[in-house]
Amino acid sequence: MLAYEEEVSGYDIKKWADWSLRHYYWSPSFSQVYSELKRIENHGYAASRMAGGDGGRNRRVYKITDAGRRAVRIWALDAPVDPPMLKHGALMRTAFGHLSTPDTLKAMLREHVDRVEALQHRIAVDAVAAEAEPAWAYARIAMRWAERYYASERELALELIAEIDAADEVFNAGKRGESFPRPRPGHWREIEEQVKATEDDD
Amino acid sequence: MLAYEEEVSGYDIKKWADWSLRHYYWSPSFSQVYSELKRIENHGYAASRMAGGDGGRNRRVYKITDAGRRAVRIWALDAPVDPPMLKHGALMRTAFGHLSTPDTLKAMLREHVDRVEALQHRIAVDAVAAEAEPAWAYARIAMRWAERYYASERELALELIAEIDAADEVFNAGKRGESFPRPRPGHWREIEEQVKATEDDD
DNA sequence: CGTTGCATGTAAGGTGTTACATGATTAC
DNA sequence: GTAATCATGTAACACCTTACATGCAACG
Repeated sequence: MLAYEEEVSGYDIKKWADWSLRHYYWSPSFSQVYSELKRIENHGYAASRMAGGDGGRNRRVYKITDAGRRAVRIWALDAPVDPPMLKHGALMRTAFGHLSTPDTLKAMLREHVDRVEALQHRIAVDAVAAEAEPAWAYARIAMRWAERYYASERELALELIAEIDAADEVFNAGKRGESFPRPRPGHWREIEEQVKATEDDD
Repeated sequence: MLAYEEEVSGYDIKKWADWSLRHYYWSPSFSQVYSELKRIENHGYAASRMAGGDGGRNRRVYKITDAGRRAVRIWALDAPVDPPMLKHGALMRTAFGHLSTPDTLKAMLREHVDRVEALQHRIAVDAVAAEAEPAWAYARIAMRWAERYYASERELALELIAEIDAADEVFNAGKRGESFPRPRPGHWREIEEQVKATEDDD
């Protein structure tokens, strides 16, 4: 973020993250922002000064250094990209749906859909602000990605809701029958064998 | 997982998580599995015993207790669901695309697409094993969700790749013009005002 | 008889949060 | 004047990973 060359404060960075980064990565807490900025400065990647000493607020603003520019270049060009990581609480709850009831599950997923819709609406509005600035061209396509991502998330959740009742019937049919197969130790090997039999590539 | 009523070891749980949970939530490291199981036992939610003492391997298997069943019921029915959290490294890299080059970006995203395709293929194969067991009816719909999620992730990434060049042109056009608007302190307020002007609900 | 998989754990450290503490400025 | 926002930080702790350490069993 400092690589935008602007002098920014910790507060600015947190707001920037809330505005766009949180929709596809994460938004740090204030306390982390402030401690990371200190760490960055100790590494020599940024230099800070107090801005607006008289009249203005007590803001500590950071500016990127040459070493910081070199480091961020290496990050952008050479650093390995971690695979995306998704922690989807609503879906995990669904995966353990047999501990709950179909109605509770569907209500939970409908709430999830509402939240996603709110986020989708929010980023659609925020993305408008990014349209005007050529400097934010890349931030803009990321935000448009997030908008489409929310749309897809919403559709997938709606499909899931429609599948709950059928899953519950299958589950209960299994319980009624006297044999109720459960995960057994060693069944992983069986699955692995099935997988290897199906796979020729990889 | 213990609520499936089967006696399971830490190793079993890790393999179970690798098989399905990791596609929509996360898979813990072995070391965390073992320490969490101890914690769960100390809380009285599970009881362990050594299995296969003579002849077999030294396995510590855990079984859920009544207190554990009560706790997991409360979790399944009443515990608030955290909003899904997505950490998408490839997309963050794209959002800071002006620090890289269009070609580097596109190659990075193509690699991302390859990885997603591999995961999609993998869960499609694994989900087959869940078809047979009525007890896994809910796990199955979660895995099918994940399959569709990967399909959507792939399409979204492909669209992103197609948008890179246009974004780069906009970015460079901004640099050529003498005015290159950057994020300014205080511009968040302006955005908030725009947002409030557009919003009537929320 | 050596590689892979099964199986369990400890120690150290990184990442990130919540709670707490403080105080100035702006808007209504 | 009081509520919201701007603004910065410390302390404690939760969560999770990597590196390390160990040993047995099964497969070819």
